[in-house]
Amino acid sequence: MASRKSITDATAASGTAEQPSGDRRQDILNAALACFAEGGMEAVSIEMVRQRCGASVGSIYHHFGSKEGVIAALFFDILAEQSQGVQSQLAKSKDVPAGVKALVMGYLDWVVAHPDRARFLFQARSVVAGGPRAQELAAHARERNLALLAWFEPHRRAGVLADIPCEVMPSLVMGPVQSYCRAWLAGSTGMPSPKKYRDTLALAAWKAVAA
Amino acid sequence: MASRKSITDATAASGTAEQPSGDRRQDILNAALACFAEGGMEAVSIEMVRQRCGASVGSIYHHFGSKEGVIAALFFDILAEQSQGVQSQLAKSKDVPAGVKALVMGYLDWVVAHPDRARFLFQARSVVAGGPRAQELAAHARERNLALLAWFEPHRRAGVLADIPCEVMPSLVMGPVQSYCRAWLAGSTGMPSPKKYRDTLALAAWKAVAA
Amino acid sequence: MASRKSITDATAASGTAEQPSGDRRQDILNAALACFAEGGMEAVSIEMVRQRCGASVGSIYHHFGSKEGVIAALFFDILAEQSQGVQSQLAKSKDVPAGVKALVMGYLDWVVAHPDRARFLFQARSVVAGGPRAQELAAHARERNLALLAWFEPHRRAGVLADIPCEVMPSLVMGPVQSYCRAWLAGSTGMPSPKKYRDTLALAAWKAVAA
Amino acid sequence: MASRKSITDATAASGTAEQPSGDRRQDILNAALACFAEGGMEAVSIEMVRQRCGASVGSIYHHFGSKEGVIAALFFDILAEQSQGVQSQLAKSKDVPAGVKALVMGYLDWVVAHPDRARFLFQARSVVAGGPRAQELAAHARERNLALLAWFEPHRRAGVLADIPCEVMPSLVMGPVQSYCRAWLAGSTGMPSPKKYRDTLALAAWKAVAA
DNA sequence: AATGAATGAGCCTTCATTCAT
DNA sequence: GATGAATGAAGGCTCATTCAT
Repeated sequence: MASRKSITDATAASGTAEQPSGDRRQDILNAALACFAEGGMEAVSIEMVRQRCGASVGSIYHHFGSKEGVIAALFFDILAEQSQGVQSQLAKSKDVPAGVKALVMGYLDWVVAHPDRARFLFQARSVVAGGPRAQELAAHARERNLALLAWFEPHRRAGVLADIPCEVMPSLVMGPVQSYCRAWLAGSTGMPSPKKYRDTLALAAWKAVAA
Repeated sequence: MASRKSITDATAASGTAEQPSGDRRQDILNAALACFAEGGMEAVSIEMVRQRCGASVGSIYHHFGSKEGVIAALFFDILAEQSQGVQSQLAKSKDVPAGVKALVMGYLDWVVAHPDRARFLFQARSVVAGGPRAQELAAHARERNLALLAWFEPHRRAGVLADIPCEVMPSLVMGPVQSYCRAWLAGSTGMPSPKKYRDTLALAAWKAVAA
Repeated sequence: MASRKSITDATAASGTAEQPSGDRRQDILNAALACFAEGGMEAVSIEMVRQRCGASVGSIYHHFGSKEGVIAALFFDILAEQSQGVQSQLAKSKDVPAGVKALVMGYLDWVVAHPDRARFLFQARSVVAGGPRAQELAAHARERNLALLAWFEPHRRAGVLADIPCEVMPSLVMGPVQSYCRAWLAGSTGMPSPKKYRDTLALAAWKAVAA
Repeated sequence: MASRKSITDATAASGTAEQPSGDRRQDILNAALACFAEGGMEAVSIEMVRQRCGASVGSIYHHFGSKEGVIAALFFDILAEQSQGVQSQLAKSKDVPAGVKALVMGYLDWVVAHPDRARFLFQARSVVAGGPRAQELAAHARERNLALLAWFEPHRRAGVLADIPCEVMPSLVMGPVQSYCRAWLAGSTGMPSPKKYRDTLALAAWKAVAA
């Protein structure tokens, strides 16, 4: 657990091997992400990953047990990284508008900074949800929602928030920004960077849940 | 030529063959949707489809050219069907709140009525976007956005709407409902039907864009 | 038989449909040759031919019975055309050197004028030889050899020719020119046109069989 | 690394499996040649090869990457073997007539000794020439021609040879034998063995290039 | 920990051919 | 004569996974 350092983005996207980092586990994950960035989910095959990181088939299986294991490991690594970032920003916020802003902008900034990982998170979710670590994923999601709701609860009681069922809260706050980011990530062309609409998206989220 | 009638949902999901309808093309598409409903995108293999609809491999290729061709055809059929539904409801709306309501609830109702098709639409989009009919998809999306914006434009000028860049409009209006529906479709368990939050979601969308 | 006019070379090799000539049979053969010219023997599939000439699958089968039927028909058409050309030039020759020259140069000139057909003749031979018209092919070859030997016979008796077994005669006379032409046809690059070596090849053939 | 031993001809042409030799790579190549001998180029399918040598599909792809890879590997193995044989005989020759004799007879003897490989060499060439190892093939051909010309050069300067452009030299010397051998290999019936015309063919080649 | 040969099910696609209209 | 939908065998190839070294 101590290892698992920050994952440098799949920068050298030239499709060729990257130099090993001394940490096989991490090399493999980096290679998997690079493969994904280049050809989508279906390009992440053991063979492709192997070619990229120079590990052997056996080594990959030694570390992750299965192809799905690789994907899940990468998924949870990225998810944790992202969660922590947003969570810490939320914790610093004093009032609701600031909290909503932290959530929306924190997410948005992370997506812009790490488009490959954001894309991966979107696409790998269903794979992980259908695998043996599905419960872990569900638990994480629950925890996250709880944390969010816990943060909001005092403010709702104070009457700052509209009386919104907690199940929809996340969708109201994050829906718009996710929707825009998803579209931006999908379309290689055309749409302006989410950066351009940081304020608009944050404001709208606040208005949607304000009393 | 006036054919391509409404696609009855993949109801008989027993995994066995369905009775042919006389229209091979439609049989194949129905079978493809049924396969998808049963096992997700990756279950849509030519072999699976073939078994379901009783067509021969060659026949499928005769009509659709490739596996991707089948998926794209189904995708556009469903997309058109859904678009028309929402569009017609929007057209009937007199003021902005009603319009937003029509968009959100129209979408929500359709998703609840046709969960399989909604799921398919979500998952097949990236496939189609990466294939030879990508332009067609882009064109459709553009058209749809334009129609939406055209409807809103007079009201914005009237000052009923906040001054929101048109690129984000769709995300603000549809983001929350899509977000919730997507989560509901993904989680086979737990989440309440979107029906329960019709009003909440519609109201929030309206608040997000109101002046 | 009266029809079967001269086959215009697959000139419009742009891969698209050619305008019909009113003679379906000929259209199909032209299309087949064009397909071959573009992608080699294996590109001559019924489907490819169909796309090129605008005929229907059924029509092709109506005229030729099978794929092999198309190839054989084209083969024999071209073979006859070529044979007649050389044969008529041979008939005009008065002495042996002139005869050898007529054979070598006649062949060489035809190859240079119709590279696609020459290539086809080389590659289709084995296909035809393995099909139901194999006997016809063998008969044609025998006839041709006999004609050649018959022309030479008087001169051999006159002592102008070396005493060469008749089975090798054709190889001695035509081997070098065929060898060079075959290599030239195969290599899209590099080798000079056979035209450049007309005299050299004719002379060598004469020397090889001269007394 | 010193492996890749001589390839024993596809003798046990009974169409059933042969006993493995411990060298998978070689087993596969042997099986491929046997398939070819039995049914021509189109009988060399992965499935056929697999049945013959007992390897799995995956194993074949592991070693050769593609069907074409198998063919190319076999082609180059045989080509090298044949080249070396003829080359070594040429090296031993003292004067031009002997050299020409070595070339013609060396080739002829090899063909008679290994008809399957000779046939394969003829038929596989175009396949290899159209594949990713085309350059390698061209390089090999160039090298071979250069070696031949290098051997002849001193004699030409000495005036023993006619003044023949070097590009046609190979065709003049080898054309007749190749022509006869090709016909012999093609016709399952009728033609006498090339052995019968060893001297005739060698002599003719010499006469064709003599001063 | 690592290696890489081997496995074999399964996938997409092509193709020659038939036949009812 | 012509059409094109339908057929189904066959082919090349990918891929996750195992295992002896």
